[in-house]
Amino acid sequence: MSNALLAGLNPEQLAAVTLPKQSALILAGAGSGKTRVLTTRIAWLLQTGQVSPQGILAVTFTNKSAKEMLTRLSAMLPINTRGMWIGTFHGLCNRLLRAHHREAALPEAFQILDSADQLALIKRVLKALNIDDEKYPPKQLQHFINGNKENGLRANQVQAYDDFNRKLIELYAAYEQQCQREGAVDFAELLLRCYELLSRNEMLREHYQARFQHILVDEFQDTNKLQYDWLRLLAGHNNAVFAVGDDDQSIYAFRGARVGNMYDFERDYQVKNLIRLEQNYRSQGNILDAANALIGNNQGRLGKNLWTAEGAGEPLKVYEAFADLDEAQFIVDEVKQLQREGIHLNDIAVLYRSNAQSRVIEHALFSAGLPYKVYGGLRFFERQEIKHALAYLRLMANSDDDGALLRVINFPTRGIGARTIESIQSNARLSHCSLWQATCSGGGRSGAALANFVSLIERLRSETAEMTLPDTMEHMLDHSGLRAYYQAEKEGEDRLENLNELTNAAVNYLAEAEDRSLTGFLAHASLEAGDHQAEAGQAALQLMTVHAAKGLEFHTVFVSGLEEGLFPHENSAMDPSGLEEERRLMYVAITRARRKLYLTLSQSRMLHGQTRYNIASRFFNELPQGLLQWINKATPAAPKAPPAPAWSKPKASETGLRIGQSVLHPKFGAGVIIDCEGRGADARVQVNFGPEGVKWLMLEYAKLTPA
DNA sequence: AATTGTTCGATTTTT
DNA sequence: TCGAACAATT
Repeated sequence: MSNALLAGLNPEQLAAVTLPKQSALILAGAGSGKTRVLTTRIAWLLQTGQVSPQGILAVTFTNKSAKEMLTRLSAMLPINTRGMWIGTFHGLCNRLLRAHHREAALPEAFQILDSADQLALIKRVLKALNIDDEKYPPKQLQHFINGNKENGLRANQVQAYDDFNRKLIELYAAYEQQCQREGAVDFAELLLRCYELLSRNEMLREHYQARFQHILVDEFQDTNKLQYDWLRLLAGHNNAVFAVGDDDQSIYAFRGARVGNMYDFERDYQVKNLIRLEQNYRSQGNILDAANALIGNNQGRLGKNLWTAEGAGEPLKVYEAFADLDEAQFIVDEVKQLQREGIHLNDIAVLYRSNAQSRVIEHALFSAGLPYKVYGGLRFFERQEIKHALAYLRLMANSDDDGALLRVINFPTRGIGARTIESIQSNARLSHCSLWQATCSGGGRSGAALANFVSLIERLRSETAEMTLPDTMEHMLDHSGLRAYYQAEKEGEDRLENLNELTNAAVNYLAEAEDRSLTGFLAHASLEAGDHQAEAGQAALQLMTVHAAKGLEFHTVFVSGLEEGLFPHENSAMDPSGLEEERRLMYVAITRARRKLYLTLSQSRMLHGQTRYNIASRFFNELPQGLLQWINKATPAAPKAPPAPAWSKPKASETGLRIGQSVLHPKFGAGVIIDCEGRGADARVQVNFGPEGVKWLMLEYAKLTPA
């Protein structure tokens, strides 16, 4: 094979890249070179002249991977990537809807609501309808609406099975109406509106079907029903869908992702051969063996077995601490040692199941003076001051945007109080118009203040009409009073800094984007909320949830909090599919490590202000014991004896057992004592048996043995 | 209009 | 436990 593109591919990768035009399912294990296959496939199709750039549609879930694909592609081929449609589902739908906003019944400058904007709009709708938000929590309604949209269902298509449900449907409809009135589109709506546009408009559908000969999809296991149907629609009868994914890494079911789409795909697209990429270029053997063994406990997988040409490497190190503080201290000590061995801090990650676990670890790291970085905070475009600035721009672009108006009508304060705003809202409701229109015609006591606000916005709009985006930004910041506000603010330094950064963002946007309009920038701000906090700066230990770690890799990984109830999480461990997803999550965690993997747990842990005693995660039983090296066998008795007040419960210590003690029961297996009562013949203990539940046992009868 | 108090809730979150 | 979110103060 003389083709330079194909050099260095393994046989399976090569087969995938050079498949003839047909739909294919590529089962790509962790670290198997999936992105490389995807990009090389595109490059190969183009280079061999099988398709022109216009014929390519490549879909990803994140902007990050879309960008990476483009970067790699332009490194492989000297082509301009303009003609190709490479982007996220949402980005591509946005592009389509912008191009055909008329047919989609949307205003030209329709705004995109992010999750927070959506929630705020839902709250407004509830308030307007006088709905008790105790009975109908906005969050729940949001979940309901998004869930239905992701299943392709409009309010009038949802089955009502009880009164509560009927009300939710009614509210869904009211929300939709309000969105339409404001020219606002939420994330799920982008997809659904686009889907409906294509399915109803035969001309458009046929146009795009004829165009996109090759459709490539990344992270296919994360697609929801609507995305699956959207792809089907674009694929039509003639186009080839190249779906790449890993059913074992599906960890977003709670957001509507359906692993089952991978199995359906085989059937619906008559996939002839499923290609497995099982050679792993990331981790050493023991890590992969552990991952393979663990995931083998799941049912109904497509099935695959990761292997490596490298050696087995080190065993997995397991550390069982007495308390969460000790667990954190162990991590600190170990990280310091690793640092001495020359491992870069950036290349070490501490993973946990839930964010709450980070605090203890952060505290220990801070005390030890180890720099660390926690992923998952607010992102750039989600910050308060940025939202305010964007709201001015949104109002300039589309005055029907009630959400934007409410955000800035009295910020910075300009004497328009809550009463005035309420009266505007009720006027708008009565005359079925936007808040902006109601504000324009609003007289009364605050009439002058309102007129000032209206003319401020109108001035901003007309004065910036001919300006470039960055100039518009500066003009708005200076004349809206936003900049002055944060200059006067005591703690406004960072926020001012961010506002300046916003102008930079506009400059950068112009350099890259195709749609250079203000509306284009606003869409960009909603769709790409920015990096999670990219202060690259100095080397720092990486702290994040297992979810956030998907797609990343590190030399050394600590997976912490491996206890029943935490990981697998108690809310998921009940039903089998929930447990399988937890197991996949664990699989993702394990496969992040290249060389060293630590698994840590603690016998006791402070959670929601209470000390909890958990038993070891069942996942330990699913790993080959030969791969595990237990660094210690925790000797709990370290009497942290809390000074017992006179009224305290009888001490189980009379019986040789204490709270926190691990025990074995002939029927229920391993457990931890979490409470005790009575003494002598009446002595009872409460034991947490993890998956077997929590039970009260009479000491006299239960044959408990210390574990 | 900004400060202080009170309540409630608490997996995971690519867009 | 602790923080966000809302209400009730001054």
